[in-house]
Amino acid sequence: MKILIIEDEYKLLEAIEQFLLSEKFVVEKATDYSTAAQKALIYDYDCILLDISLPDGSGLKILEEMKREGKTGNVIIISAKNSLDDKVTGLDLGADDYLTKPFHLSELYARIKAVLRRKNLDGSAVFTLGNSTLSFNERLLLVNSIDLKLNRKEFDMLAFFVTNKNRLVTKEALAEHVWGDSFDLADSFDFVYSQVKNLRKKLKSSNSDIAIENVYGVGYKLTT
Amino acid sequence: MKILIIEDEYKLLEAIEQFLLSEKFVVEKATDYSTAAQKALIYDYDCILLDISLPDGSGLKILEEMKREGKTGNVIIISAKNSLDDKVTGLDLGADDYLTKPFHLSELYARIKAVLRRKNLDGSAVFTLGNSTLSFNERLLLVNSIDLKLNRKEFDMLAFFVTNKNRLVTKEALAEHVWGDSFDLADSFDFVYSQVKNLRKKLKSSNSDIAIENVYGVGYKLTT
DNA sequence: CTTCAATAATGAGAATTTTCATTTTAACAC
DNA sequence: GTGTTAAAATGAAAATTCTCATTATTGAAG
Repeated sequence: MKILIIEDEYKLLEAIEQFLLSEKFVVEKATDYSTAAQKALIYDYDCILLDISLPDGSGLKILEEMKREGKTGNVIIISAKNSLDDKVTGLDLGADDYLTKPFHLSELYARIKAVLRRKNLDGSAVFTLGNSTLSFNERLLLVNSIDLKLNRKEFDMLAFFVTNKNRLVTKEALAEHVWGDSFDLADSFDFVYSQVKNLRKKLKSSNSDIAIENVYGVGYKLTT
Repeated sequence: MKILIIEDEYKLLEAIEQFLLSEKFVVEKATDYSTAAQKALIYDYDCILLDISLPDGSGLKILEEMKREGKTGNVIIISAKNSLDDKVTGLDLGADDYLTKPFHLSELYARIKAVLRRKNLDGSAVFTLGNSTLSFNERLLLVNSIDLKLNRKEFDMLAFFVTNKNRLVTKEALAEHVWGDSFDLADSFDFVYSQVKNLRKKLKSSNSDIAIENVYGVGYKLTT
């Protein structure tokens, strides 16, 4: 699940990011109009948190552009209590939900879940592609009903690819997510290459329909 | 850093817990008076978040008892906006800070940091005990200035013991923290025993002043 | 179509981590 | 004290993970 946060208030941005990361979302941030517009319009997110009460009012502009491109339905507006009542305007422009500052992160979480549920991206602890099924709860990959016996890192990587299917997964994001604290940006990515190799070997030798493509210079992608 | 949250509102409790866990605190929770009073009075926490506006008003009672026992100075009061103004009462009873609902978690974070700073427990990325120094940033343990070359799991475990020094660390908490997602409560703890053994071997053979004691039936403890 | 440099894949060996069978220790009842 | 049971420690083997040297591939430039 990938979420874009558009928010200029640094501390709030950080708080939301921390929280969403702890909930295992993939998070991108934008603090200014041009970055935000670019990301929101070019890339696909499962959910976009948009602060429309940016100093220069550009939040609404982004929403307008998104509506023009038909890219709405997964936007949750964040608005300061003391701003004028853009609630109607916002929802009119295709926003999915509306949240007034300040709010509890649990509140935000519930709204995000609702958006994802509407997109049918929620909850399912199982992912299936052709002959292959990944069960997150059992930490199992079945290909033609046979347990591939992925080991820890292989499973963690595949799970990350699956939750980001059809999306570019950078090597950094992968390492960060699977190796966590002990991953050092100064390191080479040899350990990633090595694990990707092993995972692919298992996928291939079992004729799984899952395949992990390389994106030169950046990372990997799992296409459905 | 160990934090106790006393809060009866489930969603808020969850949100705070998630956030603090993501910040690598060790979290305990209490939702009712007796649990809360017991924990707050018996155990030591670096910081206690106390919702005094509990339905039966028992929050203030806990604070009173804590003052009587001299266990204050690390309590942050959380209070609903619409509750009567217990701010004065609360601070009078020895609370360290006061936060009005709703608040941003970043706000809470800042207050917690302030409490820890006052207790001089903050920030230090280094821990020293006798001849042994653990650097969290470098992921290094130096004994008499010699790098013990702990490997990943050994370091993660020791770091967890150190941030919980003089406190009981249950096997479950240890496994949860060091092995994370891939740890299954149904598993035996053989892997923990094995890693503890290796860590101890390195500590002992280097004559480190750090030692990890076993607490029969429960877990381990690092005593300073 | 070459050449070049950077990125990625690969195989093999090294190191780490986990598992397992066995031994030791701790708590408790007698 | 002895006996009993569960928990923990231990050593060695098995499995996983990481490192490293080598080879292959990619994209860009000439």
